Amino acid sequence: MEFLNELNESQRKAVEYIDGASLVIAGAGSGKTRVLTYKIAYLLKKGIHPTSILALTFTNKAAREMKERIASMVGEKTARYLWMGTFHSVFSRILRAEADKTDFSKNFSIYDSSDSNSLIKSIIKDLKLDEKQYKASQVHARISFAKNNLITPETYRTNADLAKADLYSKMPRLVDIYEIYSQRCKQADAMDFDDLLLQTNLLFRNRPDVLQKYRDAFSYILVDEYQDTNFAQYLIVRKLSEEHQRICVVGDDAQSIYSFRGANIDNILKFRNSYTNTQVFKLEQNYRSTQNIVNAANSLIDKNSEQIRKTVFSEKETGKPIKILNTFTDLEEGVVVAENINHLKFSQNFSYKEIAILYRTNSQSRVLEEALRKKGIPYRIYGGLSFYQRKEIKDVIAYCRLVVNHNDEEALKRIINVPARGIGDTTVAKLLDCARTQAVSVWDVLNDMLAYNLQVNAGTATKLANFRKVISVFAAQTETLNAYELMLQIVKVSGIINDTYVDKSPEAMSRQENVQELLKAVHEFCEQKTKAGETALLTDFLSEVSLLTDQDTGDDGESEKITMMTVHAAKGLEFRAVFIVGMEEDLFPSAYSLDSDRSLEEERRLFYVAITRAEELCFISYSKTRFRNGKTNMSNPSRFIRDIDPQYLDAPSERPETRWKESADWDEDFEFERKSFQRDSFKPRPVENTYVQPRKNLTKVGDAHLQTSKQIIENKNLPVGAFVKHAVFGIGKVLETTVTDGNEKAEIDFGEKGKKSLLLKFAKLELL
DNA sequence: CTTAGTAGGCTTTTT
DNA sequence: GCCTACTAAG
Repeated sequence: MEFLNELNESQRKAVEYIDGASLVIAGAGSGKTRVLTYKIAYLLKKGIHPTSILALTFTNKAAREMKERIASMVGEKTARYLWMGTFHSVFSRILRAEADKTDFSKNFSIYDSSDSNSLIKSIIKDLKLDEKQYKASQVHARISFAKNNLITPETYRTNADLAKADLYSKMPRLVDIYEIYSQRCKQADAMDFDDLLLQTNLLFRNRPDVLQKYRDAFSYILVDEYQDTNFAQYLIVRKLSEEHQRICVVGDDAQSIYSFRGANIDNILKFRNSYTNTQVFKLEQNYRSTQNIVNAANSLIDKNSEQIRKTVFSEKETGKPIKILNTFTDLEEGVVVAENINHLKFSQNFSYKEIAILYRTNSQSRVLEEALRKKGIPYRIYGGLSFYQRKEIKDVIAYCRLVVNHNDEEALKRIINVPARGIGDTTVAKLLDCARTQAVSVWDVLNDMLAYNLQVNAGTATKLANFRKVISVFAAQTETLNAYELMLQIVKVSGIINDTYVDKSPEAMSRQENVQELLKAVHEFCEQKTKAGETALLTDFLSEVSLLTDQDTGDDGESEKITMMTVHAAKGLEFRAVFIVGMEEDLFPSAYSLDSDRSLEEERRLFYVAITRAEELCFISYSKTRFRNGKTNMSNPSRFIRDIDPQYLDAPSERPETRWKESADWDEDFEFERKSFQRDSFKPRPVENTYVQPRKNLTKVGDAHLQTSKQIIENKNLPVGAFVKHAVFGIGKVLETTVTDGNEKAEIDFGEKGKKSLLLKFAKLELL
């Protein structure tokens, strides 16, 4: 196995140890993924069948990339059969396969957090509790915490500590909400994210035969990012592996940054207690960063008390010290960062795609965007509102969910009046009430409004019946049409698109495009599945789509744009140059983390993650003032900057003009400065080199559309046979043009991407 | 029932 | 500053 020669001593030892439990502590940039992939390849070469290897990751992206790398080593035919994916996707698959042994059907819906929150909100209303006292998101966090720790409503009720905590946080009836929430989820045949782990645990607990089946099936188990596992995940892994002990977990306690999601750093710190005879392997050589960056990061993390001690070192060049940038305002911070980026680009031989700006909170991206745009620096923002969370996408998905699972109440509530069909809040409330009092689903009521004695007038009853009919017609086709064909039907017939056709606003155009994009994704999904000989029904698509995040839709990474994202999102990535912005008290570390040492240490680890993303250059910036939540606040440099050994820093003495002013005229000066920045921002932007990911505020996207629309074809007659270029589909040939309702439509052959029928006023075609 | 407009609330990170 | 939830008018 000559590929083992590509590993260093400790990596190779970690790969070759396959006889028992092992813990691989992998420092930042030490080739963690490499060990994991080589180990799987090693197992395969040793003759272990791919179907008996279970490899769990935290993102779909990580799973996909690892699978690709393994495929290149052992061949696609073998790699295809590996059980590799996120905890959530692997166990949702198992839960569907074993549905007859659970309280759910095999087509259960998956509630995302907004579905959960909306359900919780309605329960709080039903219980006539004060919505300010019981905030849905907080209640959800409590329920999520309980589920992650495998506390069911019944056990919750018997737990005095929890009762005390709830009383203390003024939510004594939390357990009642939790109980009803669980019932309603069951009634709707829906699981939330946490259920996927909880229900798996319940299944394994209640059905030893099922547990045994999977114990036997998975003869080797590997877990990536083990420091981010929560109790539910820990227990699943443990149950599956405790018999044969062939388990390998990989992680870095110094990069544990997801405790807010229930991750428990003790899982990795105490792994050795759970598996006696654990072999520990430490990967300490960092291949990513210069010595300066590694040393600076080490000196920072050294300030944490809870950690597995290790000596991460680099044998790369010494490199440059971390440069500290300080400015007076957050706007200026953006400008300075932009200037430095251009310096790197034009005098230091950096390309934009090698540069990243990292921040603590998504809201910081706004000012930075503005500064970059002014300088004409192309960028791509990751995070924020993901594709699958956009309203129009969620609407289409909700239709699909309801078609597949009629009991999916959140989906039903979402679209029963989308587009407006005269079924208002009052009617919906009546429906819900009726369903609730008779302990049936809303769909049951719709099916027999008379039997359930639904009190609505004849007109409303007809509207409801029509709605039911529409969904039923779709449902009748779930087995005959594939996901794409059915979703196309749904989009066309339901009328979701119609109102956006009429509406010519930029927002509507953007929505239209997003739906097209979704259809395209489904189309690709179907082609892939069909090629692999698997079914491509709507249920198949839905079971995957609910677990996708925008990280997975994220494109090439090849385009010449700088990357902007939160530090959390940057974990696992690397860039030649990294700018960490907003290093100020109350922002980074976040004000929320200050009440406990544990959470403060997590913030420090987060900063550690940020620094260790950098290969060559790292910049840290902070500002004296920052505009936040509609107000300007003064801020002090983050304590974490002082945690870094100054010998690795290049910190200039403060520029006089940015020094904190305490005189009475400070406010005026400040206002002046802000306005002067804002005035500039209204200049036209170089749209062609900036890509703005559609986000919460769609007006910016709209602007971009308006400006690009000059060079594209609008409602003009397009010659048949002409060649055109589309932003997504590429170059195509016009086959036919038609006019419907005054809108010109063209049938265009995009070769490999297939034939598409596009509305010219939306398609942004460029005539070639 | 729908829409538009406004007041009030809230703002960490996300599989 | 943004989003939501409520209110008033069509």
